[in-house]
Amino acid sequence: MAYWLMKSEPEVFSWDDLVAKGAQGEEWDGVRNYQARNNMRAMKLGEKAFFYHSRTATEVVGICEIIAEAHPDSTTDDPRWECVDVRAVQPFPQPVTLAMCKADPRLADMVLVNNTRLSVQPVRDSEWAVVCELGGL
DNA sequence: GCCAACGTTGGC
DNA sequence: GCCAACGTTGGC
Repeated sequence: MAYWLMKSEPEVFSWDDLVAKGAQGEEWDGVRNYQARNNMRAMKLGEKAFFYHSRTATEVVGICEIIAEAHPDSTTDDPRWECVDVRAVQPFPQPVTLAMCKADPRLADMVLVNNTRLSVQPVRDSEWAVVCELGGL
């Protein structure tokens, strides 16, 4: 079971927007980056991902679940781009900010800290546990 | 809003 | 295949 982290600008699509979609979830479309796409292709049904607010909030706000594996992105005719569907599972009692991640030596190798521009990224098991702890879960 | 980092494109 | 130009992302 792999863990992931997915970024979204809250002005475009926020955690609250995903929560509002309920059990049907939402397509994680719009990714136009090969690395990010490859990560989505590797996602399996039922795997969990952190939902991260980029740019204005820069914090992990909740946990979502993969409810559909990679399929063509409905927002483009370009067959290169695929996306998965996700639904909100659980918000963090306390959001985990980027600053908190940078400050914790256990997260020094986290992709979020080292490759800021990758919007869909893998999270190691140990990192998943640390972020959950920091978030009060 | 600015700018650095990174990815992609296209001319050669 | 190289590399300059350009576009986009995301932290600040």
